[in-house]
Amino acid sequence: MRIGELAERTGVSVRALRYYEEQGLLTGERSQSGQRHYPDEAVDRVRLIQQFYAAGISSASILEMLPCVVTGVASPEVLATLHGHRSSVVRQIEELQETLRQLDSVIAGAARSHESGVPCQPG
Amino acid sequence: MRIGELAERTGVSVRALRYYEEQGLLTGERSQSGQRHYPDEAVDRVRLIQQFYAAGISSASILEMLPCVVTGVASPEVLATLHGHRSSVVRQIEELQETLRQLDSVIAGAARSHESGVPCQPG
DNA sequence: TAGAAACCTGACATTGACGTCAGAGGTAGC
DNA sequence: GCTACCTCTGACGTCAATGTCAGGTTTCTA
Repeated sequence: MRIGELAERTGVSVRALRYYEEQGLLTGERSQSGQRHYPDEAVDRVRLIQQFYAAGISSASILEMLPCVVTGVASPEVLATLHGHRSSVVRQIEELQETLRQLDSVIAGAARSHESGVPCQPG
Repeated sequence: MRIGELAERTGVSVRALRYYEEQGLLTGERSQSGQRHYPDEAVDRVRLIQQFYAAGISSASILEMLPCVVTGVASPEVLATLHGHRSSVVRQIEELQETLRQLDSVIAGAARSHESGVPCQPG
């Protein structure tokens, strides 16, 4: 498929896909005229990249990890990187769970204030 | 306490604290000479701000929510904002958990490749 | 009462993942 | 072959949370 279709199927912009290529994260075949052509697996690749980005992992780190994701083998350095990101993800989950508790407590309090008819943000 | 101590106690830079004030998130008393002085509770406030930032919530949204966090009461609009961020946090947690599974599977694969003596990233 | 250390304002710099635009060429339906 | 749409490269713009620097004032310590 061409870049527009890949963009549509992944929900990622064309610009972003070109950026991924620029970062070495997504390599596509080129037609004689220079247009990019991707296999179906590119969809999963793009989703994986997005997932890593969402975890706060940089392009450089993703680039380091990608071959291992594909081949299943990793050097000690890459393994250390993987473990580092794992810890980071675990920490982020814990922090977000704490944030969730905070939000829930605020929401509960606000709900109570509504039950008791207390107004808010006057003016 | 003055801004330097608050920075030290929260692990946040002085520059960041001034930025929070600029955004209306952190209001401190001023001494006659213009220096900021904060009460002890400012530490919690800063930690809360950081927690919200870590959840991808913008300064503007935090500013909208803060009075409700403090007073416990919220307008319908703010309540909607709170629910919106709650959903977002839940989604982020789910995504991170999926990312964690991915990382674990890659790590497991890499570990297996090491057991079997397969090299990686030659050169 | 020095001098160091902390603080002030203001302003420009940075970073990363894109958005957006210009100008040119490719592709597909009729 | 026309036309509409897609794609290309290259380059500058954006946004948000800071970093950093300059030039000046305040506070602490010896």
